[in-house]
Amino acid sequence: MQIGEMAQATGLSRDTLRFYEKRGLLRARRGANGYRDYPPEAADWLRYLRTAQQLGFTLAEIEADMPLLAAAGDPATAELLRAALARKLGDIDARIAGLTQLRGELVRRMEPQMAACPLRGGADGSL
Amino acid sequence: MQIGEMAQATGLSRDTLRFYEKRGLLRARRGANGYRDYPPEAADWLRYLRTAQQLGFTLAEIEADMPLLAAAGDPATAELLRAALARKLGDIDARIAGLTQLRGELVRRMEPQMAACPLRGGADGSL
DNA sequence: ATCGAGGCTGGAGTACACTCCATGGTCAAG
DNA sequence: CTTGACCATGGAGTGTACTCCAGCCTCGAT
Repeated sequence: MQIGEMAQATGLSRDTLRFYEKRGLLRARRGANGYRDYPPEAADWLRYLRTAQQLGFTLAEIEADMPLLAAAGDPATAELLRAALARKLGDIDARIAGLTQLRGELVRRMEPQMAACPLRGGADGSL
Repeated sequence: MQIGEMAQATGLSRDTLRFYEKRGLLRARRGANGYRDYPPEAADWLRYLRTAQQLGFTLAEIEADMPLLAAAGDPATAELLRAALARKLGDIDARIAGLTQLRGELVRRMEPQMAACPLRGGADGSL
């Protein structure tokens, strides 16, 4: 699978794919002509990457977990992987909890007693 | 409350507060000497802002909801506010759903049958 | 043989969200 | 009335994550 197809398949730009490779987030075999050749699983990885990223994880955070994810199946690193995923789950749960709290805060502000809204500034309407 | 105290109270830097003001995310009265003077509610607003931001909302997104949040209590805009908050809740719920899905995906990968992990590349270990 | 679509590289540019700095004004304490 | 902590401004610099571009190569079709 070469870069244009992969871009098509994932909705990312060719430049983004090359950028991810430069960053070390993505690897590709090269053909004799120097063209990148992606294995089909790379699309799954890219989808995972984008999901995580859209949910607020930075490329650096995603990259940190990558070697472990890539080593899946190797019994020697199974425990490390387990621990890393546990950490990631902790992150995700914390994020969900934060969002839930933010949600609650907004719901409270939607209630009729808005006069008590702490965002309301002085009489001048200033924040 | 002047800028240093507010920085202290919120854990933000003076520069960040000035930056938010320049961006229109924060307003402050000015004393005769030109010094900023924040009402105590500004700290609540800033905490809200940081929470939303840490959870993945951009300053632009936060800014978009601000006039409505600031107008709370005004019956004329109550419906608009309600609608805006409903949209924001939708965003938050979508984000929570996304995180929940990501969580599920990671949990699946933690299970013993890691050989099926789609992140695992070819025999060369490439992604 | 040549044409266009698509590939390659390196490097510059952009948007966002700060962060730092130079220069200068304000104020309370000694 | 000077000193030091704090405030002001404008502008430059940083890190992240792209995005665009120039210049060149490769491939399949005509």
